[in-house]
Parts: sequence; C-alpha cells; structure tokens
Amino acid sequence: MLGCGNLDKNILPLSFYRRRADVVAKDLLGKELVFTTKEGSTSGIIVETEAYLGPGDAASHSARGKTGRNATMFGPAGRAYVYLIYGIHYCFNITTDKDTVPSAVLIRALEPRQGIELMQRRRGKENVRELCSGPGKLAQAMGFDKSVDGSSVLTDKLCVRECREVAESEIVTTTRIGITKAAHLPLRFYIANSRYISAP
DNA sequence: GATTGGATCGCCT
DNA sequence: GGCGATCCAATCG
Repeated sequence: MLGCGNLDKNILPLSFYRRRADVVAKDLLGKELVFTTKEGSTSGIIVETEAYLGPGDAASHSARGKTGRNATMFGPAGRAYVYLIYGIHYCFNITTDKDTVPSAVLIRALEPRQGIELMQRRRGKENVRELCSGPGKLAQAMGFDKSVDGSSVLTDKLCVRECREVAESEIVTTTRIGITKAAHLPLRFYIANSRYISAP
C-alpha cells in the first residue's frame, strides 16, 4: 500500500488521546504504530481497533475497579496498557480520556509497514497477512510484552504517527469480538477495504 | 485456598 | 467448528 509521505514525523500529541475511547479508536484508523527494540524497528498502519470505556462498560477491565493488572488504565492517557490474555498472548492498548476515566483502545490489527522481516522471524510466519491480523498476533510481531505496560506512546521508541487519511465512509462499525458482557455495543472499528483485519 | 473464565491463536477433525 | 495451551484475577467458600 501507499507510504506515509511527508507526514512521517508527526507524532500524535497527548491531546489526541485525552478524548473518549470510542472517538480515539475511530481516529486511530490509518495512523502508523511504531515500536523500536534492540532487535530493530517495526511499524504498521492501524486498520482495526476496539474501544473499552470507563466504569459503565462491563466488558472493560476497568469496570470492577483498579487491580495490579489494569492499573495503567487508571493513569493518564497516552500510555501503553499491555496484558496477558488466555495465559499465552499479549494485547496492546493505548489509554485514553481524562485521568479520571479509566479507558483504553485495543489495537486489533495492523497493516505491516516497517521491519517486516523482523515480524516474520518473531511470528514464525512468512505470509504478511498473518503477521498482525489479530491482537495477539500483532503483539508478538511488534515485540510487545508486559515490560511495555505503562510506557508513554509519545516517544520516538514507541509512538503513533500521522499517516493515511481515512474517510468516514471507509470506516465500518461493529460489535466487539470475543466478549460476553456489553456485547451489543458498537465499539469496534475497521477500515472497510483493508486486507489486514482480523475478521469482517 | 480452590475454582473458573477470559479483549486469543493455531492445530485438529 | 472444536479444543488445548497456560497466566491472572475475580469469585466463591
């Protein structure tokens, strides 16, 4: 797909994240997520997200109060919230809204852009469509684990950059995947014509 | 202190 | 379509 042209260096500011999680989730589509480790840099264009709101949202980890695992959600916006799911996979989120609102956006799929060879090595898969088409997959491909939890996403090492414009008409809204509580809420967003989403 | 279920994935049939 | 892998924390007792 197309690159990011002259928008490459525009890191999204804190004000971008200090809004409701559903607004941020939609607005993150088409942006580029970048992470650098000693192994190298990887990045991908965000093509699928889900919003997890504050205490009113029963599906959100924050719904039943602060714990050791979800503490990052109760802190400021613009931080990585990474947790282990099903004992095996990590999920990468970015915290949102005012400091008093414990909410986050789950990044569910990326279109791989930089460091594709490194992603292939980490995933043990060649097919580029299998590298980041799901929250557990992209965490493995990007190198996200618990040590990343709490990190700012406003640094050169870990950030989200302006990249591709996404028209309102390209965005599909559905219910969130894999949850049982508050399952009817329209809080999943993806780019309609993307070949890199986890599921239709 | 034990049990259970979860914002998943990959391999099996 | 079903299921096993395997950790964390909520929910019991």
